[in-house]
Amino acid sequence: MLKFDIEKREGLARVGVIHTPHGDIKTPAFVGAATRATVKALTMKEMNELGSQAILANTYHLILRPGVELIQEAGGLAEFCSWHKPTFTDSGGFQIFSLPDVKITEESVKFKSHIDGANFEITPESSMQAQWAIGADIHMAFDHLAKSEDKKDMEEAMHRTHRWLDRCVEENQKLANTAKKNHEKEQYLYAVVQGGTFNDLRAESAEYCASKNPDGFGIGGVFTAEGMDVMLKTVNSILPEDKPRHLLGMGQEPLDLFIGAEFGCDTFDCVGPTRMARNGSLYTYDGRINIKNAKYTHDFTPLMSDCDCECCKNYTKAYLHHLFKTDEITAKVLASIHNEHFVVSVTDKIRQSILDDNFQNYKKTFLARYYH
RNA sequence: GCUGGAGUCGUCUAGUGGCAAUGACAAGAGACUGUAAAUCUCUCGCGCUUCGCGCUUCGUUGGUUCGAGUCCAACCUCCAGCA
Repeated sequence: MLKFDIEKREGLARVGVIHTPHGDIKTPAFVGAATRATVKALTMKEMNELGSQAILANTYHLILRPGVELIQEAGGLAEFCSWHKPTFTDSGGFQIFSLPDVKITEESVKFKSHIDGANFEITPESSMQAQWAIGADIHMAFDHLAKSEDKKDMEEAMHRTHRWLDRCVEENQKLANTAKKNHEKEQYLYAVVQGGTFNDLRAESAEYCASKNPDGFGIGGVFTAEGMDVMLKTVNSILPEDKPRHLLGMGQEPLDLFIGAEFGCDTFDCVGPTRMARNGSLYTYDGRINIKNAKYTHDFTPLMSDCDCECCKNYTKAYLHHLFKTDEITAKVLASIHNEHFVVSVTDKIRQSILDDNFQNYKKTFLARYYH
């Protein structure tokens, strides 16, 4: 069983430590999105230096390329990409939702590779097997997102997610038993709570997921912070306190992190910070700015004067502006360092503020300035 | 000086009688939440009461025509070849 120590509680919010075979994660924590076993534009050294504690890769993408066998051959995800800290994998379930031309049946999901059109099929069992081969510390159950916001669709998707969870749990147990027999390191399974914006469905899903006694929980199908507080309150009041909860895909907006932490989530992952960095949208305490805007041409001040990331300590906005306008690779590197550092450090500060009994004050001050 | 070719938005370019005029780049702005994203969208002659209207534009000046970036003439500039 995955070890999770809670140091402090404040309402639903908590500060804790997740102990994985690859080290500890002090929570709340922002997990870097490393979909294809890399955080786009960043080296693992840079990820380390900006303070990242963990990364999350995607099973779907790794099945397509390079194939999970290759990662297994490399000695697992951490060895393969040289990230010697905790790792997560997402199940590939999200791609059911996000890719076109996907055929979903009770048994499996069939799709064509977006790369070469080759036919693929994922089942809950094969997702578990793939994740064990990839070898991340924490796996997500193979879930199903609804095709619309319609309650009927939500309910159907949720129930399928639950049935698939049964299969994931069973398959995971087999794989865990085999690993134990072979004296291989442990890997852990998070069940994924669905139910969309319907709190009765969320409650039902949380109860079902909790009843399966997984190592932790993913909360999926969330796309905006609107209504997230109520939803998380519902879900996290039901989920067992002593297990970690990961809010899947949220964290592009600082508000997501504050709401998520306040209402009991321990880890977050989001592609937003690095994607926006590559597109020139950079975080500051006063909101996001587009560094490509002409007004930064002659701005020889750092992006943030009170940021200790490599980008802000060494470079000016004028320089970043120039790098973006000339489409230099370094533009994306520096911007990604900054944005990733921003969300990682904000989450770290949220952690500290809870420890200091200062969360509400920190939240109020931060959000008032950021969303002025 | 002669012969041939060319002059269209900041740049390169499409255009062979119905055109404020194609595409790309540049420029200006916006979007992005478990990454088919180093992506995508919008604006880009000027002015307005901006799902429209008016004005001025394709080297210059004239001409033919209901209508000219497109046809004709002269001139200017550039390129190539010959002197």
